[in-house]
Amino acid sequence: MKAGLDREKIIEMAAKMADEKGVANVTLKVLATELGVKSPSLYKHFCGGLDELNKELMLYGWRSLESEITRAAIGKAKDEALIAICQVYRNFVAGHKGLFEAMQWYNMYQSEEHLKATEGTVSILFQVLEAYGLTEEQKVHIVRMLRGFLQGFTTIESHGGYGNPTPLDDTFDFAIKTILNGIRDLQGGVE
Amino acid sequence: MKAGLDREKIIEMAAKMADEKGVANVTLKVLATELGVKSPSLYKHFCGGLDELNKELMLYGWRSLESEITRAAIGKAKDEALIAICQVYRNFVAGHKGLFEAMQWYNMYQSEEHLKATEGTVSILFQVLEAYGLTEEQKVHIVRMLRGFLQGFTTIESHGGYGNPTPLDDTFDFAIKTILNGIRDLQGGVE
DNA sequence: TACAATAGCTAATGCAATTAGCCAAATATT
DNA sequence: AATATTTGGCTAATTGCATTAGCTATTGTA
Repeated sequence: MKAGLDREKIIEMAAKMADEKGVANVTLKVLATELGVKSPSLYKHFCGGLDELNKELMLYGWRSLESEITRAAIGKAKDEALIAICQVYRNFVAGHKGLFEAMQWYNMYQSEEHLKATEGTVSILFQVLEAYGLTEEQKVHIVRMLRGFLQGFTTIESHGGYGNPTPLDDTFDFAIKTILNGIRDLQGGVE
Repeated sequence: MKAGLDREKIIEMAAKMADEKGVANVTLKVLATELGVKSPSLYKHFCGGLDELNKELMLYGWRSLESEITRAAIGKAKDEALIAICQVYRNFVAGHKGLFEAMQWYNMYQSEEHLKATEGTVSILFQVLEAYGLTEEQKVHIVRMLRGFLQGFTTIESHGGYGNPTPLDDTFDFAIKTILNGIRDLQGGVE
């Protein structure tokens, strides 16, 4: 009885390992070794085993992202806030490839946990959108489009899926600007 | 010597199973059973084992999508072509959740295979964009934005990650329209 | 018909997850 | 402080799948 582990420490180590070697390579064995313990011992903290660990890793990731996004949005509004949020999202993924992989596993755990995980992040987006005077439905569209783009772009980027030499920063700026224009069009009452 | 298997048949069965039970549940054991064979026999077709099968599954998926997209774009140009492509992409993912999961594993197999996989689909997009009279760089931005959005949106959608009751069709239309507007702005020479 | 390659099989190995059951340290109770 | 209890870790044993080794029958060909 020495190691003094708790769920938090284990998850943090798992996240670190995921970022270093990919979430698929986070085995209980290696994780335990890294923590100076034998793998069966981890079941004392995660009775659900690897599955539960992965689920917690996912939730931990979304919590972290939410917290970074919240901080970034403080004192900003409208376009400035949205741009800041997008950049934080992108940087987060760049800095946490493995953890972000785990975050996407929120498909494995249907419905409940699932929606709860992204809830926080989504609600921040909604709050920021308040300032634009859009209808509820319009806000939903924007949030969904942003989420879709951010998730897809960062996933492809972090896996080196964009081959062209054109700077990705420029594309990211362009895409955000395009979406912001979409918001403006909605405000203008077009259609 | 009875089953008369070949790589194609195996991959097709694997794709079918992936769509039914998730790609993570496509084990060599079950796949073999389904094909009326014992699992070691599969190594006669895929000496690289499960890894190679998954890689081929990914390539197979991208080939299939490319072929559907190509068909959909025939006889169409500009907005009409782009809209058709987006819809096919979305429907493809909806109808092939498991296969699409496998397609995303193109991160596992860095660089070479990687870019080759999506190459076809990407080049179709570029071709369609020819008609708009954009610069190379502008086309790159559009293609990247489209890919990002499509991948993210369909992934989230197919995992039930969009909770709100607002129809997803509307969001999809909105997003595409927004991107098409982005193209128009580029044409207008705005910045 | 004899020969070579092929595609399948069974048996054996390896590795990681998981379970069962033991034990000592920490903590709580009196 | 002394005892009881919980807790967190350990070892040993089990399971399940991937993978490897080596055998065999079929196919197809010289």
